[in-house]
Amino acid sequence: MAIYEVLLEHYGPQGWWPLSGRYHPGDYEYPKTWLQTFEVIVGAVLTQNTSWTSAEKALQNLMAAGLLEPGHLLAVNDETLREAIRPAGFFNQKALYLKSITRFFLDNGKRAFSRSELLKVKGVGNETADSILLYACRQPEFVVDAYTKRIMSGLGLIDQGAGYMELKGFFESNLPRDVALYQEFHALLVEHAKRFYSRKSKGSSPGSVDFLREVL
DNA sequence: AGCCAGGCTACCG
DNA sequence: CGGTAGCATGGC
Repeated sequence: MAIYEVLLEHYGPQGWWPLSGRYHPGDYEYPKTWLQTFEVIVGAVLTQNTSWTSAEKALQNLMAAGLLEPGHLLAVNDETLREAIRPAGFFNQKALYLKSITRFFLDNGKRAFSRSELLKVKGVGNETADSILLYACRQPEFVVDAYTKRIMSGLGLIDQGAGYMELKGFFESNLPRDVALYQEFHALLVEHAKRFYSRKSKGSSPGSVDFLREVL
């Protein structure tokens, strides 16, 4: 919680997950419609190992083509889908992944589905599953990504060889089980990592000491 | 000119 | 069952 409070103090609410290119800081009521839920899911796949700006271009293409609707995305031919999402990279894989998660969403999107069910969907691994559950379904699942691991091992709070579930468990066992908190914390970790743990400054250059270090 | 980005799958030993 | 090559475009 100390880490969370310091990050929130420095950066303020991040407004994740962005919808239609817009963040909504301090408002944890999204998604508000079935289509917005679907947009989060599509974005979660598109941003796999890809910057959000690239994923967003793909999202814009999909929106312009009327494909941010499950039935339409599922019905469109693969070549059209591939071209729309090209800016997000790995477009051959992601086109298949999008169709598989969309089929799942059409079949199960009206009920509450579980983490283990999501993990059976082609193209959905640990982080994508948790992103979908936390930001699309508002279930309290802490999201871990490469940034999270870099920060936590950099601060010496977790072993470098720690796996996904170990990191996830570390957060969930030390925080109140709260959706808004999980959403904000993950977004703040990403923002912080972009500034202190990117290739420009790996957290060890003289002028860029991670201020979290001072707090702990 | 490389390295990296809000990972995942399939295959290797 | 842990480790890793392959997937691909765009930004810096």
